[in-house]
Amino acid sequence: MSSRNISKTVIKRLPVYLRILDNLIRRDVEIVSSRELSLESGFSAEQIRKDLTYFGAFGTRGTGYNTVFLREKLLKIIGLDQKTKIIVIGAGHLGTALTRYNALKNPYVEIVAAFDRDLQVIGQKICGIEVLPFDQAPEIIRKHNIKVALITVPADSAQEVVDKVVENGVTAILNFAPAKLHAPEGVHIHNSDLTIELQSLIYYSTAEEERLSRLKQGAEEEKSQKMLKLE
Amino acid sequence: MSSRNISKTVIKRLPVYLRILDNLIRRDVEIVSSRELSLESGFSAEQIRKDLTYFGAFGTRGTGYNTVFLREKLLKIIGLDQKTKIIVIGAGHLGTALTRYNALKNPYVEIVAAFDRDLQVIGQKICGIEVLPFDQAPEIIRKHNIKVALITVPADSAQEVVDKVVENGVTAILNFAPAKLHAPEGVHIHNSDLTIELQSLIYYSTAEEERLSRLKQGAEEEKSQKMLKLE
DNA sequence: TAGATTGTTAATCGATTAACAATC
DNA sequence: TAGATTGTTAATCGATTAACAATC
Repeated sequence: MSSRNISKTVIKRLPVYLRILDNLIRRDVEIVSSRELSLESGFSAEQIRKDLTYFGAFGTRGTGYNTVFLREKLLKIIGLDQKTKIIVIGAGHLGTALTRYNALKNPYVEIVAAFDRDLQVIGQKICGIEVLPFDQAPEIIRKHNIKVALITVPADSAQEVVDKVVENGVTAILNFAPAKLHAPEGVHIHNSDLTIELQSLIYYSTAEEERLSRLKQGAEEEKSQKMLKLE
Repeated sequence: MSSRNISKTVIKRLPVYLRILDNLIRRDVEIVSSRELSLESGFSAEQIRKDLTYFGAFGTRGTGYNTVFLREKLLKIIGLDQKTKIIVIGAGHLGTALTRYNALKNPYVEIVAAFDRDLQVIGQKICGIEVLPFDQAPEIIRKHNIKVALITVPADSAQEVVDKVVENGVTAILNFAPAKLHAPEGVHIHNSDLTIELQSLIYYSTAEEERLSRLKQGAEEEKSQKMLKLE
């Protein structure tokens, strides 16, 4: 693709900077230092400066960053300087929630359509966005040159959906199905997996001592089972 | 907390292993090697073996891992060997979708209640789970000794909600609001931020050449603006 | 015993942090 | 000029990968 590949962890921080700048601009703040951005974001000031310099030198030494200027740069870097057309596949509860949220709150994207296979939901409108039969997805993707799809179908049909949308030109997918999906090189799949998030959170809600005693307890049960067998 | 702190990246992989084991067990597979787990998960076999040895030696050299045995160990490690009681704060579309999903599909958690402030939704039931007024959250949290909360309220009330639930004993929060939340040490906040996911995805959907030309173009515009000012 | 695969230590890689010169 | 803050290089830290002895 390009000379240097910028790491995924850097890219994930850019939208955070953008959101902070949006808030600062709303409060008419004109200049912000990396230290202030650090306080707002939780990332270190050094890291923020380093992240930004991957793309250019946007600040003024001794002063800081102009909020409006840096925001515009970030929009261009991320690719938000023109509205991105996206589609949502799966118009169940989650698909509907995501469609509504983006239609109402996200000024950087335009949801062209939602798709489903369920005749019950086909034909409905979500904030003015029509739910179409999934069969029509290829046509819409090609017509609008859509590159980004949100997938909220059940795990067992997710791969099939990926194959179909990729075949028709989609190159970036945000997957909410709890499944490992495969796609040809050059297609980016990001997973937003609620179950994994929730389970790793439960790990942290369990006190360390309790976890250790559970593991140990299990081991003792096995031991006594083995001894029972031997008897 | 404990002797060694196991990194967050390791913990996030454990639920993936668990899911694969669930699928293997459903297909009556009794033994799995780290290589096979690697193919299913996308993580390297070395990494999988290393992750597991943080908690113990669960495999058999020359053979592999017993699926049922490893699954039971993972359940205990993550803390899923008994149902975790959770609450959902915010019963809008996203909160409803998450409540439904977990009630129907997630056998490891029990949603005790959902909460909202909107009189329109209070009193409704989501898959048998009642939506209660947020004022009652402290009482329910204490009564059921709830440690885990999912927060799907708007960004501007999220911090207030965090303060209230933490005050009453919650130690782990999965936050869906697009906001940086603060909590005392020992309280874990995981963020599931759709906007950040979607924006970083849009970055990857934009071709590298296009991004560079946009940035460059911006720079030229500025230059010509400066020149206009000088004229 | 031979073949296979784990568990573990050492080597490598990448990301974060520290330090500081450049410069407003 | 003095004070401040960026941009960038070097040092550190942590995570991944490679290698291999242990052992089924």
